[in-house]
Amino acid sequence: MADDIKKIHDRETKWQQRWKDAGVFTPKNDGSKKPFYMLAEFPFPSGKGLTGGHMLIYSGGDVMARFRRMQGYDVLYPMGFDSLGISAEAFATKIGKHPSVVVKDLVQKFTKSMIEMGWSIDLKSQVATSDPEYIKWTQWMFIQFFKAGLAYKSMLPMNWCPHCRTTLTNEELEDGKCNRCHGQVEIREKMQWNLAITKYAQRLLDDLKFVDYPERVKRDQINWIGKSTGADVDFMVGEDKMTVYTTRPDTIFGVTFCAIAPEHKLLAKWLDEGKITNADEVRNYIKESAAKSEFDRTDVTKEKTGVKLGGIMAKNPYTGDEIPVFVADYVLVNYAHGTIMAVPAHDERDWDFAKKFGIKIIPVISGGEPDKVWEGDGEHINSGFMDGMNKVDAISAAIKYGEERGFACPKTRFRMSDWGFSRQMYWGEPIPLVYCEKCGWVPVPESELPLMQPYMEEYQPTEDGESPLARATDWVNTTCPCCGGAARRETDTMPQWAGSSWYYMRYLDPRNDKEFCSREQMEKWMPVDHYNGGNEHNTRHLIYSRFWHKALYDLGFVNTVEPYKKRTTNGLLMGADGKKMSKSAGNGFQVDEKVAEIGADAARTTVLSLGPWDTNVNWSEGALAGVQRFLKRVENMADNLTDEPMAAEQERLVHQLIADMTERLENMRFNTAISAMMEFINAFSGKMPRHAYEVLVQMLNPFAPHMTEEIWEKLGHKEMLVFQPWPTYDAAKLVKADMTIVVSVNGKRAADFQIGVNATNEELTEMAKAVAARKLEGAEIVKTIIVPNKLVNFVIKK
RNA sequence: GCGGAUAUGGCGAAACUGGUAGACGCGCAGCACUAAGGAUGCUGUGGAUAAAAUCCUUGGGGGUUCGAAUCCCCCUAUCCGCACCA
Repeated sequence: MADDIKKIHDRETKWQQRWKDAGVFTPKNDGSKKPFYMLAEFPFPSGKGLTGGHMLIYSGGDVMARFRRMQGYDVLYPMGFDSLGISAEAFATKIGKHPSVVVKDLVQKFTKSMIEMGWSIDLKSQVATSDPEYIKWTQWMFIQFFKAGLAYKSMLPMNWCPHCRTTLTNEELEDGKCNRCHGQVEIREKMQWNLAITKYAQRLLDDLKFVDYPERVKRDQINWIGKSTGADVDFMVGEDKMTVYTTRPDTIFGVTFCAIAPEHKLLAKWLDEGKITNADEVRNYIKESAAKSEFDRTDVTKEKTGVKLGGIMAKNPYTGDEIPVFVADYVLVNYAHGTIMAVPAHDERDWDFAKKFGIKIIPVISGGEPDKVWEGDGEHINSGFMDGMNKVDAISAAIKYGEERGFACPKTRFRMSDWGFSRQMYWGEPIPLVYCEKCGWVPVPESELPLMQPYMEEYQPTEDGESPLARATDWVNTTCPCCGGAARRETDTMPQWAGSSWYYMRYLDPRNDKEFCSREQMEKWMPVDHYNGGNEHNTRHLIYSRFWHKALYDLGFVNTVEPYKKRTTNGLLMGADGKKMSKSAGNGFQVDEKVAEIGADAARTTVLSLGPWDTNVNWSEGALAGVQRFLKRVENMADNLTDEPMAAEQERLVHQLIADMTERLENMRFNTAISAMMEFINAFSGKMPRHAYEVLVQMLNPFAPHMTEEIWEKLGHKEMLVFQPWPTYDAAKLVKADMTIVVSVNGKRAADFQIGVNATNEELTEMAKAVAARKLEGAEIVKTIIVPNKLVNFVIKK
């Protein structure tokens, strides 16, 4: 065995060297072949090295890249590193080295593993988001967005983890706690940069029709964007106008109270003006909700709380009714107006609240059960001009009525909010802006890009949550590019999502120092033909990068509306125990270890054989054993070939294999593709015809490229297998001479028989009757159903 | 709570538009070759029966159909999203 693995390693190194020498993975880019851009989400370097999960996704991507290459495309399969951000910084802190040094080491280490896996990556296109030349263009793009009015600063709550001393986005929270240390998170308010992604919300929705994404991905995006339509309605509270947003203006006659968020400005105003008679109680409630964590506030399983505002009544503009107003923390201050009109009869949350506080409930839609909330549609009642209408008609009637009288207007809203773009972290792109008392926020001149972080030995965040860059006073204090006066640099850095929003274009022109990517390269390669990644990126990364691309498009910097033509998603590679791979569980592995143990070909093939591409699969030593046996058998067959002409059935098997493999790879069904090859060799006993064998070797090449190259060379071929054209099949040759026809009686299988493929229906029926005679005895055949090439079914009556 | 997905042998899984359920692989059993094998090859392997014949079998229950793993309805379990968005 030790000899075997040494032989495998030598062979793999040999071919990796040959591929490198011949530069076969760098696209020709000369127009002689049609380009195909195969993209896999790039890794972020961390101390763990390439893991089992990487092995799965990049092997899958590589099979596709190699498949397309053999199909005659000029393939680009690039790889880079998402090397800014928390994972690199955390690892650097852990081992006590500077992130810039750590990233260099990790890139080398990762690249070595990638080569050892035999992935057909174009190393010439490699980029890392932390490269100064890369940061330059990320910052340049930010400046373009800033100039276009897409970047602005506002007060934003930030989640602050006191233990990790870092800010966290809501997405980085798990159950309301820090996803790294699982400690309690505090909320702090800070002026932070935003990108106006909501301006693109409608287009991000609409343009989904142009892209080939799985339904699930589209659904996730649609939900994330969260479009709703309805109306703003003005309720008067004394002299003050309190606007509420509702998707159900048709239920306005059923409004029996309003509620306002504890942080709402109007509430503070009423308190200041002394209008609230139970001010102490209300103040107390506001204080209590402020003390609650975001997670507790939004925990739907908890009972709703609130306090009625004494002395405050709101007037329903449709009915003139005076209704009570509550402060309640289930109303979110940052959505719509931070106020709601409540219709307990037809909204479950309002129902619960009304029941708890003994508020009146007025049904305005018929169809519900007594003493139960009714959220369905029905004829409107108790609703004045809307009586008798259904939901859809009543909604437009209500809006029209309110609009004519000036207290309502139609409104579309999105749940998605603008992209919080500030991080208080050292290892990110500094936001390239300078603040000048006279000129305001001014971009750093483009000639000064990249604006790098100053080298800091102590780059960890501080306890106050300020960006570490704020401590580099020499760096912070600068002059205004506009007026030359004293100015201060922005000390926040960009989120990790920034660099990953446009990396697919830098791969196309990685060393260009005039542009982030030449127009010529974009025209050739964009949009990305096939982008594979994880489901965890269905919303954030995929939406951010779609937005980024569209913004660049509007500014005239890119040539396509969408960055990715087709998206596929993969499942996760789990440990043999079915649990997520982790150090603590001891069920994971690193790529370099696995390659040392079993070699790249076996690793690649095994990991893709475990199950369907888009579901989670478990690593299995058993599957590995099966694959190793299979590969060994294929290799040994090379010594046992015949040049005798193939029998008709053998020829059919060859065509069938090509047909199956082509179809399965096209759909990334790697597990059944591997089965097809196993079945194929099982179908040959004794010597295998040379042609059949060569086809098999070609089909296996994307999975086990080293072994198959070796065999190919041994078979006497001078050209490398990488560029051999993918074999084609003749549909006419797929037809068997004989077919198996199943005979069933009343749908139950009774017998089967072989017959020539050209048999007529009459012949089939006769034969079927003969074969199933025993079952048909004494019965009347009511009906005969013939499914071509498959079965004959007799419906009988006894 | 809402939304989605999944449920098939001892295990991982196949089964295209309803048409031989369990391909392929693991495991297991037997045989062969061996001094020996955790190597290799061959054979068998959903369950019930000693076997043929037969019957049962795709989480559970109903239905549609000549025929259902597949379509429809109702449950149950697991996993994954979203989480009071008015």
